[in-house]
Amino acid sequence: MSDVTLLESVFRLFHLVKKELHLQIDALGLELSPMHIRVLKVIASGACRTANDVVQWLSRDKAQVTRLLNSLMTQGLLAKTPNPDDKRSQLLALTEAGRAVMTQVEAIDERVIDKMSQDLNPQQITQFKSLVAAISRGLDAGER
Amino acid sequence: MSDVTLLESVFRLFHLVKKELHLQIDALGLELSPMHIRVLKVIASGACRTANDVVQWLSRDKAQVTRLLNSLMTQGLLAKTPNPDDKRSQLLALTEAGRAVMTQVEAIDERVIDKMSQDLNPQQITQFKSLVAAISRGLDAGER
DNA sequence: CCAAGGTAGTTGACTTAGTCAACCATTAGC
DNA sequence: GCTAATGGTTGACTAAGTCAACTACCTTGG
Repeated sequence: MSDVTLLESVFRLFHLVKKELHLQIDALGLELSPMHIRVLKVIASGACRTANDVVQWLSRDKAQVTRLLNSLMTQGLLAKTPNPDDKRSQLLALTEAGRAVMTQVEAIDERVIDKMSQDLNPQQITQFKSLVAAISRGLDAGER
Repeated sequence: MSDVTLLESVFRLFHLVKKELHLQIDALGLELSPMHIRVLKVIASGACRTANDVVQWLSRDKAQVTRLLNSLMTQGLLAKTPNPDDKRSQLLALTEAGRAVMTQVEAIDERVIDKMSQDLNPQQITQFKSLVAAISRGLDAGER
């Protein structure tokens, strides 16, 4: 466990985070995966109004996003309405049920984040985020 | 992009890391996935002598490990020999080809890690690792 | 104004990652 | 020496992600 590379740290961390997320999700009995939750969140927050927004925001493949949105729709959490600005596209909005689920999702998020940060002070949290941002910058450089 | 939770940062970071890893892997034309590489590494390092060691070390399901090891064997990179201490178990060792691939794997790792750390000074790298450790501690607490 | 190229979204087929349960063979503990 | 635990394998499954092909629409340059 002692000397682990940057790469290994990230793998281990992500695995723990996903596990914790799963725990909290089925503690509340939700039928959602982590990605479904992320999609709900970006729509609820107003950051994404169309499927393409979600694709951009989460940097995911549009095929994947289509399927995530469809399963949220068949679960009755999401509705698509025609986009007046572009007939190829539809506007996304949470249904009443979707908004209800969001309050549970917020509880899950809060618990996971609390657990992640319980050994950190606020300054360390900021520090962590800015280190992540710096690493991401490094990884982005030279692409595209 | 501005205010992102701890949770979101981790998701985004992991996604970037995996993408970079894929890029480097098929830049070298290797037929390996990130998990195969991690398994090769822990065996090459001497940290894991049996399948069960790998299970413990990487915190992965034993079914998954069995399959990873098998595909490394059919690729001729890994050999199993009977474990004299336990007839249920086999000792893992890289073949000649496996050791050859490891030198390429090391190159990949180095490139990815270099890219991740190009905007960081050595102190920040240490800092990041210790923050990851602290977060992991928080997530582990209360389990088991 | 209209053809050509680009964009939004969908679908099919696929790979990788991970999980759960059942099962064998062996080993360890009383 | 029987029972319970352990190491490993297999089957069946879900989640996550990728690539290519395709439809329908939008945009632009001649």
